[in-house]
Amino acid sequence: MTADKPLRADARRKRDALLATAREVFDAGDFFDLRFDDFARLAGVGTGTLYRHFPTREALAEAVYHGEVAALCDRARELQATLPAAEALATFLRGMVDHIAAHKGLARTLATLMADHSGALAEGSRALEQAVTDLVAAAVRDGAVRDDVDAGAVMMALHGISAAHDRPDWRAEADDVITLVLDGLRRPL
Amino acid sequence: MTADKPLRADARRKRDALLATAREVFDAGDFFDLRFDDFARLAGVGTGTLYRHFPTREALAEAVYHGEVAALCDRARELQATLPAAEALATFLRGMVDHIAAHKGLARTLATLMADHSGALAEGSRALEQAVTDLVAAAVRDGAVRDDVDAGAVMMALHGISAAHDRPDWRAEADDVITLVLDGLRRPL
DNA sequence: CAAAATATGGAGGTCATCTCCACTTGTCAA
DNA sequence: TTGACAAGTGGAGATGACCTCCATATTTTG
Repeated sequence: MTADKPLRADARRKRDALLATAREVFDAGDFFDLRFDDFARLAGVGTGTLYRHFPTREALAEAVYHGEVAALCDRARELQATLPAAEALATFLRGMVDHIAAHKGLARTLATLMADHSGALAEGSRALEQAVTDLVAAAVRDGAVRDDVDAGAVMMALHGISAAHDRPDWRAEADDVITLVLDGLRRPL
Repeated sequence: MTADKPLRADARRKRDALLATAREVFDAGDFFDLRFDDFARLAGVGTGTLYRHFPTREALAEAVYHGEVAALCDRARELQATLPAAEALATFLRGMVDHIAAHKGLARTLATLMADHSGALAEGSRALEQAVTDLVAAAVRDGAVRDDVDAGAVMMALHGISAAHDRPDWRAEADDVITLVLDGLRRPL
């Protein structure tokens, strides 16, 4: 699938420049106010080069998203190794909210692109979903969490949190959603 | 706010044609594959007329969304009048999922537009949010639901459900989210 | 019925997107 | 090192979607 061909030195440099700039612009939330051509120039790259590396805005977002997801997955594994399952899950979900809060612009940009062209990012989040699924499964094994609800539901709730980025009282509501999910996950009675 | 000026007869006719066509196209999910000009022609209307009535795609979506929201709010009021609060809330949320399931294309289109230009539809959903808030408040008064969680969290969860429209196992997961929310809403212990 | 007000439609200007290719840069074998 | 081939670059310009503008048509009013 990912038949990584060895990239030439300058190509790699340009590519990295593009990704770094993308990260900044995403985070600042300016991505959609920017002509794609201008974005290229901003990264110090010609239009053609931009298009060679990332044929669409979505492709660019996907690449940035990959880094995000990888970091989150590492964190999930780390938590799972060091905490009781239920606590690991709770900590991870709370941490997700922190993470999104700290990168609102990025979350906003990714959510927008995901909505448009959802297939593209869906593949990228497969890994994240796996991590959540593992956390939930471990908690189920511990008996701390009901087994009649799919981990996909948790993904959906997270999706809602990051998609609703512009609600005035976002932070408090996001925390509440996590509370509801965690309390709801405890087996009834 | 809505200083409705009396619309001329033919104007109203064209406007209705546009809305009807929009509804169809939204529901079919073809909205973004269509040039806006072509959409006008599809509705039997000139480009200029389309732009007069709906200056942007979002404006059009908002108008369609209004109808949706109105219907849902009516339903909420009806449930609230005829069922115990907790049951009304549960029935409404389950009904929401049914409704979205029955109009996937519409939900998808609205979610995409909402992500892009969220302010536009946020105003439209104010009414829906009020309805949900009322349902939750009534259930709180009954003592059936905890009072330390904002109704906004429920909106967020709903948002997640409709934003995650393309998950392969959407229906089951959406039901699970509702289950988690409802169980989570019961006061802890 | 005439005139004033209101609305229509589509030709054409404007501007972001993306392609294409003459040129530059990197790699590698001798 | 050097030359020659491969890999990559950049930006001018074609393309096509979006939206404006206004001469014309329809409705309403006096």
